[in-house]
Amino acid sequence: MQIATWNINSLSVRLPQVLAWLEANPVDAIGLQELKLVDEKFPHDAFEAAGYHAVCFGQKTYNGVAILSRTPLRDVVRNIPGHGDEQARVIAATLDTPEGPLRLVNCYFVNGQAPGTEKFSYKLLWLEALRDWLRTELAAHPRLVLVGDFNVAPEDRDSFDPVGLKDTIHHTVEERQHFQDLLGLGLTDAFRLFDQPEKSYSWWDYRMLGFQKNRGLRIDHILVSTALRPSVTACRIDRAPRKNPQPSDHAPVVVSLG
DNA sequence: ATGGTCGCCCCGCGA
Repeated sequence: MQIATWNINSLSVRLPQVLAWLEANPVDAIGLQELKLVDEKFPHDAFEAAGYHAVCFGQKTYNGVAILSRTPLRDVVRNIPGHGDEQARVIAATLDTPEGPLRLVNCYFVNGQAPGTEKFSYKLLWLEALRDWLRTELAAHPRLVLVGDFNVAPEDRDSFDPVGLKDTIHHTVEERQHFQDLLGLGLTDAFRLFDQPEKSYSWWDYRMLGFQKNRGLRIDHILVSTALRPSVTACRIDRAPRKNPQPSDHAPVVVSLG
């Protein structure tokens, strides 16, 4: 089976591109981030017509996440339990596979703007809360996949300019330590299980011809639990949609599970 | 010479 993640930067604008991508890439499930719309405006009918069940957690103007799945979704959780948050950043659900239940956690991690700002402090607190919740979530659901826009470039090779951007947002020691903490829970970065092209990125700034110059970051990730790791057969970033007219600034990432 | 990001929803903010 295949599971994907894609920050689409407004579902209203990007719906036709999401539907076209799903038609060309009929993944079993996908986590979407930055819907930028309220639940009342979520296009359930369009996704149902495309063959997907959907659960969403929307918000006006900012944030918003959803999971689409070929098979029904159950035990839906919205945001981190016990962590008061006005921003809609997390949705988790269980889907049933022939191999057993699979827990899919889809997150739009906090951006954090810049070290030293209030937004950065909020990012670190959010990352702590996520880590603590995921520890219990993993104990309850051994077959777990964590997907999303992590807003962290885990290593220097995940940035087009690790020297010039050292200690700036997405690159700080604190953010990278939090990424390592997630791995420490028993999660594996599926992308790095395989040989990948150099300078593989999942996000490119709209400004200054970022994509054309491949000035990007790898900040969209798929992490798999220890139980799932042996079944991972591939993981790739699909740059194609970034070449579309009116693209999202992020590309989808896809993992294949045997 | 001008404009050189996008999406939100109305204007400057967040990414």
